[in-house]
This record gives sequence, C-alpha cells and structure tokens, in this order.
Amino acid sequence: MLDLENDLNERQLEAVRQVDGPVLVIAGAGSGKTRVITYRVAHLVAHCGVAPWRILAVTFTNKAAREMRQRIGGLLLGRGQDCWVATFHATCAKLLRLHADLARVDKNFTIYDDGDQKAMVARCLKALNIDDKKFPARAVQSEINRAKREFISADAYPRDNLYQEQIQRVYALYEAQMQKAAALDFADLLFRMVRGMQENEDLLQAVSERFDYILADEFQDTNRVQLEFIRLLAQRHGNICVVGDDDQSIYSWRGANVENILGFETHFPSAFVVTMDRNYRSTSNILNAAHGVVAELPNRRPKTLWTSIEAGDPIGFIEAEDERDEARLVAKAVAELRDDGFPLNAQAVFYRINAQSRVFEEVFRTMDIPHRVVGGMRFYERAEIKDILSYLRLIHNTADLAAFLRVVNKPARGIGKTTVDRLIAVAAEAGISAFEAIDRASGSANIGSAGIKRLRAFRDLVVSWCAEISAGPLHLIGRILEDTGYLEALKLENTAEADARMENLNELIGSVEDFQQEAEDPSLSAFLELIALQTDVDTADFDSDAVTLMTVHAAKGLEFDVVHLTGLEEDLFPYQRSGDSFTSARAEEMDEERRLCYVAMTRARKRLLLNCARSRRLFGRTRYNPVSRFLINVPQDVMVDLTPDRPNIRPVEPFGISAPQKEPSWSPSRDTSNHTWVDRSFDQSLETSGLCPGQKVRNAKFGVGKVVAVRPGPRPKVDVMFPGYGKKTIMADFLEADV
DNA sequence: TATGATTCCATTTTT
DNA sequence: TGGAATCATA
Repeated sequence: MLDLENDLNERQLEAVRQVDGPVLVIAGAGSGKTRVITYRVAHLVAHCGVAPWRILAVTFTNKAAREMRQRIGGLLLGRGQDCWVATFHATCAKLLRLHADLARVDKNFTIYDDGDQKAMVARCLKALNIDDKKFPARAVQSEINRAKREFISADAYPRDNLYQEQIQRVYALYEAQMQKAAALDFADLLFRMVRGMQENEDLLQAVSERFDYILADEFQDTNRVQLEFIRLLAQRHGNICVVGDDDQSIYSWRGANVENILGFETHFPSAFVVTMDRNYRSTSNILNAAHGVVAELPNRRPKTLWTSIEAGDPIGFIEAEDERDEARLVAKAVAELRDDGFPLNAQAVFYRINAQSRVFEEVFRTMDIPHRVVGGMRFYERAEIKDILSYLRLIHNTADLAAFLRVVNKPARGIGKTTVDRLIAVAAEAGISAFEAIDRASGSANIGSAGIKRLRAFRDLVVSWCAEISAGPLHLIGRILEDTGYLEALKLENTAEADARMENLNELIGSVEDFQQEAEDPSLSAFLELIALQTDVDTADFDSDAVTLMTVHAAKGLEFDVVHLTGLEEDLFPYQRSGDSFTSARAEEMDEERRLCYVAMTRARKRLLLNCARSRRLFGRTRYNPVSRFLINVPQDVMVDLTPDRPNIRPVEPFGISAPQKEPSWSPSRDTSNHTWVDRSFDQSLETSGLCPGQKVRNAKFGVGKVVAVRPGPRPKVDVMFPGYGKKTIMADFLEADV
C-alpha cells in the first residue's frame, strides 16, 4: 500500500522524507504535488508514529481538501480520517469555536458570506449618510477586507485624508454591527484567529499545542494573514511543509502574496527546499510552448519543466476573422478531434473573461456539440436557497441581521420597507437586535399597528421553530416551507422557473438528508457552518460527454487531453481594462497575466490549440488588436498554423485537424471572398502533381518518410509514413522530394 | 409595492 | 452589448 520508493521519484521522495523542520516544495505544473502532500502525511502516520490528529493540512478550496482527505485515506486504508484536512477558513472557524472564550468571539457566531458582507457595508454607508456614488459598497467592502488581511483593525485604520476618514467610519460601524449580529465575515475568520494568537499567549498555546506537523497547499496563493497563521502554528516545533509553484501565482488581486513563496527562506531560514520539475502530464512540445511564455518573468524560482513523454503533436495556431469565426473554428476543431479519438470530456475551451463564453455557447448549441460551462450561478447563491438558509440562520441566531432582513417579508407578508426601517431604528436606539426589537416596537409608536401585528406573527413563527431546533435542520426546513407558505406560493406560480426553484429546494433537502445521516454532529449549527464555508457544490461533473468551457482561472488544478485556448490578443489576454495601460507600476499585473497564460497551457496533456481573432466585438465595441505577446513567446518550431484557407506563413507542420474534405460548409463567414490568398492556393494544387505514393520525401520536422497517399484539393495534403512518428498528414508545401 | 424605464458599467473568484 | 442596479410611476 504505502511504498515510497516505488511510487515516488527522487525529488518527491526527498520532499516526503524530510520530515522535520521547514520544507519548501516547489512543485512545477503536473509534477505530482498532491502526491507529495498525501504521501508525506501517510508517511508521518505510517512510519514516523505521528498520530493523525496531530497533523494539520490546509488548502484553499473544499474540493482540494476533500480530494486530499480521500487520497490519504486510501494510502492509510482508512486510518488518517482523523487528520485535520481543511481549508484555511474552515480550520480557523473550527478553532475559533473550540476556543471561543480565549479568542473572544461569540461561540455561536454566524459566518457572513460575500453578499451578506456587502449588504452590511451598504447599510452602514446609508446609516452614516455617506454618498454611495463616491463610496460604492463593493469598494468599501474590499478595502475593509484588504485591511483585515494586513492586520489593520478599525481603530488602527489610518485617517490621513478625507477618503480614509470616511472608510474608517464605515469600517468602525461595520465592525460594531457585525459584533451585534454575532457575525464574522470570511476575512474575520483568519484575522480574528491570528490576531487572537498574537495578542493572547493562552490562545496561541492552546491552538498550537494541537499540532506537531503543519502542511500548506497552494502556498503561492497565501496572503499575509495566512502566512502568519501557519508561522504561529509552527513556531513551537518548526515542522512546516509548504507546497506551491510561484509560476502559478494568479491570485494576487485577491491578496495572495507571491513573496510568501519567493522569500520562504527569509521567513524560515533553515528551510529545506526541493524543486520538482519533472512533469508527468504534458508532451514536451506543450512544455516548450509554456516555458517560452513564463521564461520571460523577472522574479521567479528558476526551473524548466521536463518530461520523458514524447514531443507529441505541434501546438496549433488558428487566427479567426472575429469572435464568431473563432468560436466556429474552435467548434470545428473540437468535432474533428473527437473523431480523432479525443472524446468531448477530454477537451476544454479556455477564455480570459466570462464575457467570451456567450459566443461559444451559442455556436456550440447551434452545432449540437454538448458542452458545459463551469462557473455560472452557484447553487448556494440562488435566491430560494439563500431564503431558506436565511430562515435557518435566523433560527440559529436571531441576532443575524442579514438573515432577518432577507426573510422578514418573504414570502410577502405585508411588512414593508418603512416598517423594517423603523424597527431597525428602534433596535439601534435600544441597542438590541431587530428581532428582539419587535417586542419593544409596540410602545415606540411610529410603527403602524398593522405592521406591529404582522411583525409579531412573524416573531411567533420563528420562536415556534426555535423550540424545535433540536429536531434538526431537515425537520426545520419542512416546517419553514410549510408554515410560511413558501412552497405553496411556488406551486401556485406554475411557471418553468418556479419548477426549477422547487427542484433546487429538493436538492437542498437531499443534501440535508445526506448531512444528517453522515455527519457526526447532525445539528443545525453544524449544518450552517458546513454550508457557510461550502460555497461551491461539487456537482460539476467532468465525466459526461461534453466539452468544458471555462475561464483560465477556473482551470487551475485541472487537466485535459486537449486545450483550446482562445482570445489570444493584446488587451484581452493579457487583459487590460480599457483606458489604462501596463505602466511600470502595473508590471506585476502583466507578470500575472503571463503566469495565467502559463497555467492555461500547462493544463493540456496532448494537444494545445491557440486561437485568436483579427477583430473582436466586446462590450459593444469592435477592437482590432494584434496577436498576444504570449503567442509570440511560443517557440516557432513547436507551432503550426492551422488557419483554414491560408498558405502557411510559418515553417511548421500541420496535423490532421483540418483536412480539406472537411472544409467548413457551415461557415458562411469563411466565404472565400474575404480571403485574398485563395487564388494562390490554386497554384499550389498544381505543385502536388509531382508527388505520388511510395515516393520518399523529406520534412523539416519529421525527417525522411514515405508517401502513403495524396489528397489533392485547393490545399493539397499528403499522408506520409515517418519512421518513429507514424503516419502524418502534411501540406504538400512542406515536403520536398528526397534524393 | 411591483413593474418598466433608465442608467451605468464592464477581469479573474474562494472562502 | 447586455446585465444589474437604481429610479420613476401607476
């Protein structure tokens, strides 16, 4: 089962066996990163006598945590279930609850998601009479989050100018409101944990005593607070192992600090560093192409990925007329590659921004190519799901203002905006929650008697559910749907949309059933915690027979046999917001775009197709941008121009995805009238007459081979058998008779 | 209080 | 271009 020597290469082995002290594993794309982490944990438990619960492995996503846990479980045959494998946020949430007193947080805190947070900020802006044109809630929100990432509390927030003064006021009120709602936002989970450990020796001790070995995945994505968190956890014993790849750092805009990995040795001076540069995923052509892009970076840990996989097919380049044409050509390539033995679920289409997806969806739909778009509306963000969850949150913590506001008039029960506003005013005056204020409201007049009556009915409803809290979340959801008439209202609507909503509610109920059966603690609060941190539903199945469409960011960590990378034009990829330019101050942004491109390319196992368009309609404007600088960085000798109807301008070999007999009859915009070079291709057809089966020919890339068949046409191609490469279809232009 | 008109804006996204 | 968010109106 656990055979280190057999299952790991030398570098991986080093990384796994260096058990004590700080270890930095630079894990190049496709070099077996997860394997190292999971084997390391298994090794600690199986061979070093470490108790599983003394090990903490932190990840960024739930998905990564789940996979890791599964693989560790597989290696240890079930033992290892007791390891802490969780996201940074889930880890902190759990530790905060376990040590709520020391950390000075409410034990029953509610976790506010992004939307809740934004709404709270918006209310604060309004309460302070701050112009939300000058201070958009979204911007203030991200400023507060930035501050929390950098350990700046509301009190400590600078007030050097008017702008900061206003932000500070909002920040302070926001914190007060959050306190009152017994809520923590995502940033708080880390900030409160880390600040608590910094300021409170007892908390630091209590928490760090739990673990003897710390591991962190995707270390290049960590921010300052996260670095500090693991540093504090490891300071007692120094056993910290981080794994990551500086070349894949693509989240600096979210606070990730590449310096964490680039300067690891300054944070942990005695660190043992292993660089894993053997790639097990891609052909060497793909690695060469990707390396061409990333080699330009100024600050990186130098490494060149290598592989023992064959060179493989060249990288395809296709230049389309416009974005529609691009989508059609991609669709055509997808279909041909499918016939060539790459099923749809082995292929993916990547784009830089979501706005590009629409054309692909349209074209794929009209061409009847099954596809799935990753990254649309998320399950837990759907209105009906948020409604029901808000009811549950309110039951769990009646002070939860975001939840209260969401459901107090849902479904409509005649509690209008003014009534709610006045109720909140009463609450603010009395220093109590809005929910509690319902009791006081009657005395404080200015709320209409009808409003009071309805509010009380609402309160009674919630109170009656609270009495049944121990019956569990499933029961409560049933009561909510029934007692509020929520389900009834949906049924009456009798529209397709309402049906879809009920379907979603059923799915929610299904997941609650699973939860109650499987969780060791099936309580409402445990359920809410899970949901709050489980923002994605991993129903994204990559198994069904469909092409995957997604942004490059979403592709990180995945791999596909075939990758179609699209929109490779300046200003789109690398992306540049209209207006500003990549000045030296923005050089890091340019670097990040470059790494992003690298990430995209290294997702491909066997074939990589690079697409761009001469013109592109985006945001209502047509742009004519030159091809991406990243395309120019791809070494010419691994690339082939596959643009239809064009004589090759590049000295490279085609491969068989655009055989002449499959000319795009469905593609009106590819009408020859646009293409001035068509006449020349007619001449070329005459030139092939010199070739016939059996003849020996020479090609720059594959060397000498024997002609198997000649396919005449406007762009004649020849099937040639090359020793060592097999049969290749090549344009006649790129062959010469061998003497 | 719900709906339609209007305006504004425009990466990437996890927790 | 299109969507979301805000505003105006019945």
